[in-house]
Amino acid sequence: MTEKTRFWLMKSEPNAYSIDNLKNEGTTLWDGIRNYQARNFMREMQIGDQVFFYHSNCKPPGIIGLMEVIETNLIDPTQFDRKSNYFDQKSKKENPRWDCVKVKYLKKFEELLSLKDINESFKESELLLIRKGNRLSIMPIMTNIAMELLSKLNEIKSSK
DNA sequence: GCCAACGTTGGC
DNA sequence: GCCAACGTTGGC
Repeated sequence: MTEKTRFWLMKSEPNAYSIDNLKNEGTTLWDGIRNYQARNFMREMQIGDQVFFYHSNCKPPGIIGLMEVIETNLIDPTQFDRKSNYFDQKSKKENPRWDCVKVKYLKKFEELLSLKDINESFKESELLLIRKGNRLSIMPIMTNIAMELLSKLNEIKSSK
């Protein structure tokens, strides 16, 4: 991890797909994204980018681990799968609408960096996009903010 | 292009 | 279950 490392945050509901699922599988295709803004962020991802894994819609929500982008610009297969929840009738094979990236597991944090912690620590920051009402499931994280998130995690860890 | 109605996300 | 903050759809 260097100063040039690029960071993102991706959300998943742990009862759908959790950090433990990723830990077991090692890698996964981050498919099923059906929001154009989130998709466009995924298109900007590069191999080697680091991604915070955020557990959403659970108690308590927060950042739970870290993963790394290992493949980019992959066609999301679920859009053509009639049995999938993510099937998209309007997407054509010759012009797929949705794509995704492949990520690998890096680590599960010993302590959760909860949304509460994040909101308290980054009250003043306009750069962190995790905010009440922000429903984006994929977002960029400025490098300096990512560093602060990681040091906040160490702070929490050492205070336990 | 406007906008009302509706759907979704996700914290609380 | 409530609701804020969006995004999407479709009539016009």
